[in-house]
Amino acid sequence: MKRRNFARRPGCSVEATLDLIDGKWKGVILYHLQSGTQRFGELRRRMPGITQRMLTKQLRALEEDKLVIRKVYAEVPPRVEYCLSELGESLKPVIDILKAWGESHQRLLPCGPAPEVEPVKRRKRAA
Amino acid sequence: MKRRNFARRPGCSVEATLDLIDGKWKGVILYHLQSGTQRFGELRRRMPGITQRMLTKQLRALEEDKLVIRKVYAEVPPRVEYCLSELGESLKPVIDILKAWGESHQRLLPCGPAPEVEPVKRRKRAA
DNA sequence: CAGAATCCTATATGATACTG
DNA sequence: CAGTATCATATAGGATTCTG
Repeated sequence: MKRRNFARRPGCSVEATLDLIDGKWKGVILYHLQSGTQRFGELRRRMPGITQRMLTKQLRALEEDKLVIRKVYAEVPPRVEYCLSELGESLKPVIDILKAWGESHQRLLPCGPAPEVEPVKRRKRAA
Repeated sequence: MKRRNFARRPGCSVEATLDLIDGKWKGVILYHLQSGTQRFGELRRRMPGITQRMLTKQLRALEEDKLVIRKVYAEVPPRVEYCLSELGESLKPVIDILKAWGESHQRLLPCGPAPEVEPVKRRKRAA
């Protein structure tokens, strides 16, 4: 979901907030960052299923939205740490309630055991 | 965002809940339905910007997720009413907090005054 | 380690026209 | 009125490979 302009109407605020945390990963990233500052690799390990590319992309988006702060250390090997900004922290109640609702309705949700999906067949370009 | 299988991990609940209300419109629709049962046209008028097609699609998705109930009256002209299910009502605190957060951070959000976007130029197929 | 680059597919979202 | 049907585009999301 790309950045949108929100008109001043009722419901706008809902849309605006949702815009910050939607997509498949942003909410989950924010949730994990509530445990404190974490390195790229740590975050990644906590989110099996996400690809490196998506984690990078989403983190950059969150950074641009001022929800997350990215700190790069000039070391070898590289170290990059992510943490919530103050604005990001302010979303805690929101994330918490998303989590709470999800938990209390888990039986009703498709939170199945198996991500049993066939890997997408990619057509190999003619070599 | 298509229906996903959620693995049983922390953060799963966040993802699962988000999955029900994400996209550009679902949260807003749920918000508007909190005012009570509404006809298709009413909803549409409350959401300038949404197309008929999207409103239909999102409503059907919400219906499938058991958040919204659709009632069709056998009348002419047709009358279709939408209202929140019990499960949908249970999302009220979630929607409310999304709205509240959005409002209290409105200054920081791109909630600009003008949806000043050029209509997409469509290439007319050769007549 | 933390990514960037490249390629690819599937969905979301829209505009527009048509209809029971 | 409350949709369908069609067509078009943009973005989300992912697989894989390469690199400072």
